[in-house]
Order: sequence, then structure tokens, then C-alpha cells
Amino acid sequence: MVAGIALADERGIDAVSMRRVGEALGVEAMSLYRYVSGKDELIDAMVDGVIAEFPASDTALEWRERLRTLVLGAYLVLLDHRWAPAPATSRPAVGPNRLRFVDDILGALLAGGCTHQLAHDSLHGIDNHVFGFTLQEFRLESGLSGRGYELDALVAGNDPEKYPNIARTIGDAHHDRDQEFIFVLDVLISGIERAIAGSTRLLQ
Amino acid sequence: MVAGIALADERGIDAVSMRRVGEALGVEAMSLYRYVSGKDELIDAMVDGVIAEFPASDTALEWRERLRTLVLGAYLVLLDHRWAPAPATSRPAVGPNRLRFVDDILGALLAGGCTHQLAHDSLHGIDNHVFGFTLQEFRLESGLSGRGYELDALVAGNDPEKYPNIARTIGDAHHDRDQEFIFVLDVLISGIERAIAGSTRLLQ
DNA sequence: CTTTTTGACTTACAGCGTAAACTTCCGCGT
DNA sequence: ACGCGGAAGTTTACGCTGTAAGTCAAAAAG
Repeated sequence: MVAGIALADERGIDAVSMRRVGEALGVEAMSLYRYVSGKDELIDAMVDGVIAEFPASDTALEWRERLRTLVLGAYLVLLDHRWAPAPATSRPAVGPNRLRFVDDILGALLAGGCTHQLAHDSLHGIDNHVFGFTLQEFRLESGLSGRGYELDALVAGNDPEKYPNIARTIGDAHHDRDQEFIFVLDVLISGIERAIAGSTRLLQ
Repeated sequence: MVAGIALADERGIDAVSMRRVGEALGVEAMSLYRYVSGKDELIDAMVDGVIAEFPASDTALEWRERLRTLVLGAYLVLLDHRWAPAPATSRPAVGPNRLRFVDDILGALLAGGCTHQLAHDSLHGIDNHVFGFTLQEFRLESGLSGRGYELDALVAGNDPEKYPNIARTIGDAHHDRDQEFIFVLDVLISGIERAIAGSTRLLQ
């Protein structure tokens, strides 16, 4: 499994095949079936192996800061395993380390005074931010050209009358992945904070 | 392309192969290469074809309501094409309809008084919510068992001492996909709203 | 009427996941 | 010391995938 992670880290998730993982271990492909029931189980194990690297949160911190560092810790790990968000979000399996991670998020939310229902709902927003945001960012960064940000490139060569708001926005805004991740995270925390305060209607 | 969408709708994205799409069109697999350069381009076209169904926003609405209906419209379309979020989030291509969708979101944000930078950053949060949240929800709902929510099932059979916060939360909270999607959306809008008001530090 | 373009078909190949059967070898009870 | 059970690894094979290359008939253009 660690061999699979290493292989995916340097050659991408598509390079992970039973035959190649076997080769990396100096063994035939079919031998791997002694240890996993199939490729799906291997991928699931690899994903959970990455999540195992997520640092646990410091429960002594104030809940917002605790949540913030917890999520940022996960983010930093995912930076080193950019293939991981895709299988983590598209496969149904939920491994023990992911459960631990989810449990940690819930712990911070409950410490902040969320009702169980509110914590449950907010969890989805946070969890999705961790895996969904990274997934989309890494995807764009892997765009064919050498340019850092494919959306820019596409729009630059496109009709500014067709996409007026993009044309207006681009150029004035700079793209910084890390800062953006933190911004959305803070938006989420801020929104949850407000939901805790006024437990009734959120908007207005 | 529409044949590919229909095929994916009823048999899943994995059932989409060149040979099967060709079969659905009464044609051999290789004939498709007259119209697309390869399978990747086909999938990209299918994704953009789904996004083409997203209804445009009503620019007359107040910005928050405009953004809300815009995103909900997209959500409803994705409910009918549950395979779409996965390729939409994991492939680098950005089609014209997706650009239009993004442009629409930006329009609502700018109408709300966002700076260009704020609109740009918020866009990522909204866009990721649309595709990332649906991706994760559909993934869980496709879990093997007949149960609706796999996380429940997993945790139910797991050590409540290992995941105390999950154990505390589950049972008290009920899972309603639609309501959850709207909740997180409102959290995002609420957070953006607050970011517009106080342009300085978000938390505290 | 000839030439060019178009659309589809056929064949072929390398790679994939994995089912099934087979060999090799180590550790243990007798 | 012997035999044997099970673990570990290999070999072979099958059906599936995307797609490169070459062929051929019909339609469109000159």
C-alpha cells in the first residue's frame, strides 16, 4: 500500500496498476491479491493511508482555531499527495482514519456550541472543503499547458463579451491557492459561527 | 455526446466506453473518432453538455437570492446526472458552458458588492460547493448496501469509544441531502456577506 | 465525369483487472 | 526425521479497454 502511495505520488494515480505496484515490490501482479481483494481495496487503503498522516487537532485550542489548524493540517498533507482527493471523493468507502478525521471535526464543532444537527450539517461543508477544494485546485494546476491557472488561459483567449464578469474580475484578482483555501475556510467558519449564534434563519 | 449522457445516466459513467457509445448509435467504436479526438474529449463534452442545462440566473433578483436560485438550479440538474460531478471535478478541461456558469456566479457576487478579489475567492467556494458537495453526496448514496447513508452504517458497527463525537452526533441528527446542501450554501452566502461588510479580518 | 472529401468499417495491439490452477517453501506436530 | 497444511508467489488465460493504421463506398465539389 505504501508502495502504491509512492507510485501515485511520483507518477499519478493513473500509473497505479496492479502490475506496476507488483513490479515496484519486485513481485508479480497476482501476488498482491494475497493482501487486498482487488484494486478498489488497494486504492481505498491508499487513500486512508494518506488521511492517516493528517495531524490530530489540539483540543486545548479555542474551537475556531482548533478547527482551522485541523483543516490546514489536512490541507498540507494533501499537498504532498495530490492524487488523493479524487479517489477520496469519488469512491464510497470510508476508512478508519477518515472516520477519525471526521470525528475530530465534529469534536471542534461541538466544542463551539453546535447542536448535533448543526454540527452534522456543518461537517459536510468542512469535509467537502478539504477534499473538494483541493481536488478542484489540483485539477486546474495539472492543466496541460505550463501556465499555472488554466481558467485564466482559457478566458484570455475567449470572447470578453460572452463572459463579461470573468473579464471584469480577472486581472484585478490574483490567484493564490493557499490564501484562497484559507479564505473559504474562514468564510465557512464565520458562517457556522453565525449559525450557532442565531439558531433560527441564517440569512437576513 | 447526447448518447453518452443518456448512457451514463442509466448505467453510470463506468459503462461509457467507446464501443458501447458506438453501439447505442448503431455504429462501430472507431467511427466516433471522426467527431471527437478521443475518449477524454467525449467525457469533457458530456460534462459541458450537462452544465448547459443549468438555468441562467435572474439578474433582477437581490444578489443573495439570485445566487441562491442559481446554485439550486444547478443542483437540481446534477440530481439527474449523478455521474457528472466526478469528471467535472477531476478533469482539467473547462468548457464554454462552465465558463458561462462561472460568469453568472461572478455576476451575482459583484452585484452584491464584492471586490474583484473577494468575488474571485468566493467563486471557488461556491463552485466547489456545487460540484464537490454533490460529488460526495452521490458517492455516499451509491454505497453498496441498500442503506441510504453509509457513514451511519459504518459507524453503527464501530467502536463508539474510538469515535466519540460521531457516536454523540449520530442519532440526534437526521440526514437530509437537500436540506444539507441548502444549509451549507447559506453558510457560504452568510460568510461572504459578512466578508463584504467587514473587508478586514473575517474571524473575530 | 473526375476528383476530393467524408464517414464508416476492419484489423490489430498493448495494457488493464482478475479468475483459476499450479508450484515452492517454511513451520509445526508427531 | 518425516509428512503435511497452509502461506506466498507464479503462470496462464480471458474479456475488456482505448486507439493507431489501413481500407473502402458513397457523397460532394470541381
